[in-house]
Amino acid sequence: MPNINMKEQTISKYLKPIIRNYDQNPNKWFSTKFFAEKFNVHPSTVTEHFQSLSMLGLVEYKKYKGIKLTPHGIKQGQILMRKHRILEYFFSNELGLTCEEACKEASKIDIYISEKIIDKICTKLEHPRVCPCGHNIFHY
Amino acid sequence: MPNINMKEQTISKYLKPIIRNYDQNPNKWFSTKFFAEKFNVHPSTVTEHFQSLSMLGLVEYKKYKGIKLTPHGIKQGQILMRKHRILEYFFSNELGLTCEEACKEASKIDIYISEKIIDKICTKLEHPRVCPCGHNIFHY
DNA sequence: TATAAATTTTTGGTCAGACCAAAATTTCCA
DNA sequence: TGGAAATTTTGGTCTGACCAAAAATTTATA
Repeated sequence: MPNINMKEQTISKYLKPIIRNYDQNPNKWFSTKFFAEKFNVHPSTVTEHFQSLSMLGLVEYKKYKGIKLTPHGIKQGQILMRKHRILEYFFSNELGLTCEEACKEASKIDIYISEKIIDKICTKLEHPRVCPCGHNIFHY
Repeated sequence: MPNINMKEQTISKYLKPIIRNYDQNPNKWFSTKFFAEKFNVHPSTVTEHFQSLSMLGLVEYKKYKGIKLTPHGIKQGQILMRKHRILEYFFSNELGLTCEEACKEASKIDIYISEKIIDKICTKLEHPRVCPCGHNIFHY
């Protein structure tokens, strides 16, 4: 049964892959199967999460079709992805990690770090425009 | 019943207050009551956690007396506290946060960030010896 | 275009791990 | 040394992620 109390970790797991290439494909619907395979869980689990994400106003959910970010979901996804990419930039350009390492390390903390810290780092690094792997970094 | 599978978050909750002033008081025993009041949970919950921490080899647990860190617990605590203080230093000295803010922000990510990143930041900051609140930063 | 295959949803569960409450035990100290 | 305070034991609850089978829907194909 769908639960309004999803963990931040679980929410982010869904938001990230959707927002990652959002620029390229803003109108794509994501299927149950897609996430079930990606996360190696049963489809019924994904359906539940879809319903929860929808109740949180983060996605539009159409039965048998899948999910798509709402404006609120886009916003939350962008905030998250910005954190991730600023961290990636910092880890690779300032601390000397490889792209891949930087991404892995960023993933460990991006959902926990505050926007305030990210903004300060961003300013200190003079507002980089792309992360080391070449993806855009959003600036509001 | 005690559970060997404690969450990292729960472990850290106990390790932190003990290691925080470890230098001043290395032989102190910490009581059930102390943590029950600190975390606002029932004493029976704390007893359970004491047993779990003990099974993990992080503390010595004496019934009706309390807990005390083992060498392994000290090591883990120091690793955690080093992460915390390096982050505090970075947030206050490089990003301009107040001591208090720096501590709060560090607490959000210190248990998730890797030692590798902390070591890199530490090198970049030229191995600071004390955090902004004046506590020692361990170097191994 | 009917029907078989693939996908998704519904329903009714399990399980981990933090937590609680009452009763039993132990310790402390007046 | 006996009662109060602290702790432990025992037997629970609850949340949130997850599963499995059956029902419903969509898609593909003959």
